[in-house]
Amino acid sequence: MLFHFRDKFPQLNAYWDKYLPFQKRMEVPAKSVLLEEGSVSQNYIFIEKGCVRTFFNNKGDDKTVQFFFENDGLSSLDSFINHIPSTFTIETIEPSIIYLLPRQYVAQLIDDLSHEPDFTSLLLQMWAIRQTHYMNEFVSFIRDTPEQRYQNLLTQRPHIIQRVPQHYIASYLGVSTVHLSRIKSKLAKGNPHF
Amino acid sequence: MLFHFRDKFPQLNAYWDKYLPFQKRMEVPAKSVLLEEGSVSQNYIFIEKGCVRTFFNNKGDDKTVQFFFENDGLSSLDSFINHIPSTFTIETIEPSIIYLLPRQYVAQLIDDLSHEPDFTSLLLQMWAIRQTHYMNEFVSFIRDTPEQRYQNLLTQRPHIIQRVPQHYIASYLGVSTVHLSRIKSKLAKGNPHF
DNA sequence: GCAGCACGATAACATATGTTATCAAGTTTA
DNA sequence: TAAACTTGATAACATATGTTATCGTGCTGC
Repeated sequence: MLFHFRDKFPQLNAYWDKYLPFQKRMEVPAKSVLLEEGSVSQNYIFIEKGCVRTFFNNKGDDKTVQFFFENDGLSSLDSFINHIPSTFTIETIEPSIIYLLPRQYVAQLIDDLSHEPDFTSLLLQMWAIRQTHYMNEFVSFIRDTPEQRYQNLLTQRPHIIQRVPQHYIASYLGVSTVHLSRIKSKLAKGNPHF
Repeated sequence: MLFHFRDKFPQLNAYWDKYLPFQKRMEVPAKSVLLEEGSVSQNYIFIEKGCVRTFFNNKGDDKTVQFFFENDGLSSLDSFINHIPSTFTIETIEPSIIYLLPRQYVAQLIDDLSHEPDFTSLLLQMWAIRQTHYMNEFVSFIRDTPEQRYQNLLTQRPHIIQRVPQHYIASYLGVSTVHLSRIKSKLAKGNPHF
């Protein structure tokens, strides 16, 4: 949530660092569950090393919603803010180094921040950035074919394709693993050197 | 943006009412453009009567992104907050009564609001609500078939189906008008009394 | 080192969806 | 009021995508 934005709003780093001592460092293997679908999020999660996905269970199989990497922060926002059960699971994909900041300290941190000049404006800008991100995600489904969405990933977020197992990417794109395989082989024919 | 939330956060109404005198009332016919794709949003829009859609142009045809009705407020958030060109057009579907509140007064209004106790918490809750909404929109594409998405509309937002021309709904669902017609006729066979 | 498992490619077939064209019924406009 | 446009249904055909099954490879745990 808030600390998706360390790069974009460097003035936040001082606040963040102040709360470093309250964070719990964890080294976890791949496929570690950091938050389970149905339980209430108690921690803001920061990724020092590794990678993480969020997914939900749909009639027996996983549907991946989003991927996170080094220096990304995340939470199950609605669950974390409103103390309600999370609609998705957060799980590591690779062995990872994770920091957890408990809810109470996040509340304090936000309280600190609210004395920062232009904090409201900052918050609105963050809101706009995130909303634009999620709107783009679903606009892409209205506008693009799965093949185009895969190509968007290739050009705009190639690290995802490099590091994430293909069946997670398939469910993120909204297609079957078989079809994603077909898309790749079709593209490979067009670009034999890649 | 902010005043999506008049029902949920009634304490906001006093602030809203204070700025009523600065709003410009307009009665407009159907298919009036309130904000054009590519131009910078200068007004927050409130709908007293009628209905509105947002869409963007994709290789010649419209893709509808969202629908709004009586007592909804909206803006092209990223454009409005960050003074950048809007990625979509805002257009009335029916003859409508619209109020426009210029950017400068919205800024004042937010400034007023920021002295409200718990304003930060309020803003975060609003953020969570909107983010959850947009995430659900795109999760629905990963999880559901177009037929299921149509049924979701039927059960959860029937007013959309009642008031909005079908080809707008088709593009919102991400299918062709022909296929939406097929979906409807298939469902009609299962439910001959509807 | 072997047995099992996770991951990915491919084939064959079934189903879903897009495209183009045509028709019909309203609605708007001149 | 007639002509033009908008909206929606349907048919026929092409393409995209899902499902199930099979195979291969590499990794993991014992």
